[in-house]
Amino acid sequence: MSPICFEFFFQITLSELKKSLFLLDKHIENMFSKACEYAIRATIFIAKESMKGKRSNLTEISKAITSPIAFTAKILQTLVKHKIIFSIKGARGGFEMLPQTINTLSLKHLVVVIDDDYSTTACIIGLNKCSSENPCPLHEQYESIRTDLSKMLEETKIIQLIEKESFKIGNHLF
Amino acid sequence: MSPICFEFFFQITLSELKKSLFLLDKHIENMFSKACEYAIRATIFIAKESMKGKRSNLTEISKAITSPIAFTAKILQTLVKHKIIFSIKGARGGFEMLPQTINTLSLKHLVVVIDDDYSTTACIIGLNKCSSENPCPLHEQYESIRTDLSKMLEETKIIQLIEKESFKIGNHLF
DNA sequence: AATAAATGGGACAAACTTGTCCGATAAAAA
DNA sequence: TTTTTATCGGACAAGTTTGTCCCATTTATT
Repeated sequence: MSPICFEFFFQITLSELKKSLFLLDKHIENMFSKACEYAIRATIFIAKESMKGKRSNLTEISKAITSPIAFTAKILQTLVKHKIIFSIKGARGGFEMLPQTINTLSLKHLVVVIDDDYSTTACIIGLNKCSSENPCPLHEQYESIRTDLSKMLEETKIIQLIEKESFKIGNHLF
Repeated sequence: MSPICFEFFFQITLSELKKSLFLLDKHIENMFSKACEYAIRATIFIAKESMKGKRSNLTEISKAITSPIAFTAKILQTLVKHKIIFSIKGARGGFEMLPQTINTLSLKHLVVVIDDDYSTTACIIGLNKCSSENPCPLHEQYESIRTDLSKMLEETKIIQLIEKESFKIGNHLF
């Protein structure tokens, strides 16, 4: 990001300015990485359009899901590589998803593809010797939450996510 | 990290080497940042020692909880600033925790202090217009998990974590 | 055939998190 | 009083994630 300059007096980056004005989101609970968030949002969008027989292009997708376009392009490339979606190059090209994939793809699979791995058994405080035989002090409290989360990610398929009423961002539906 | 050199033939960083040898942990579900993990582990350790009337110093702490010593020092400084622990400088110095704090401090409080903020209401796929009135496609599936997690973090006090049997790392107890 | 509209892919840059280093400061012990 | 053992705090370095840019490639349209 280019520095904002005020005539030799001082020079700060945009993010430093935002931070000092309390305009930056601080750290919040991140269940997923940004890349995963965008991947899930994009997949839902593409799946919906595909069900309507429409092909989606990068510009449409990134506008609909409010994500940075070039970064989204990278993520879509990964999804193509893993055959979660497929792409058509050239004019009138774009991305589509097969009904078969929409019906069977789990959230967990999607996340694993983007983040390389996704353990739902890791210790909440990062102890690698932690297990049910040698539980960390937080093990018991976290166990059922972890199980629920893992189950949810494995059992939720894309089809379930697109059957709902459309989510509204401003005027348009997503 | 200093590059590993093999006599002019090639030069890579340690992490690149590890990555190519599949020795690096890939992305796993991170409920907390590393800083938070260390903070929680350190707090549990200091609390336990304090209950035994013992003062803990930085070296002991970082060995016990297997964390990088200088980074841990920074984290402890933050905890001191927020009066979660207190420090004594100089020889025989170290860190201690008041019984009052041990009995009342919640995990949530600890996490908020380290990470500045910790929302347990954020949308799982990062949509800021997401709410129960305008739920995102994943809202329903995630709601109960989020609630359980939030409740757990708020209700769990340090005292509960140190009442359990000690967690074993290798030979010694933590 | 030329042009326009797309995706593909590599290099690079910015921002954030994680981690190190070193000197200042404080207090106990010698 | 000097030395030793600690924390404190600032600067900086490394690593990861997030994001941008640019050009090559592919395909439809004119």
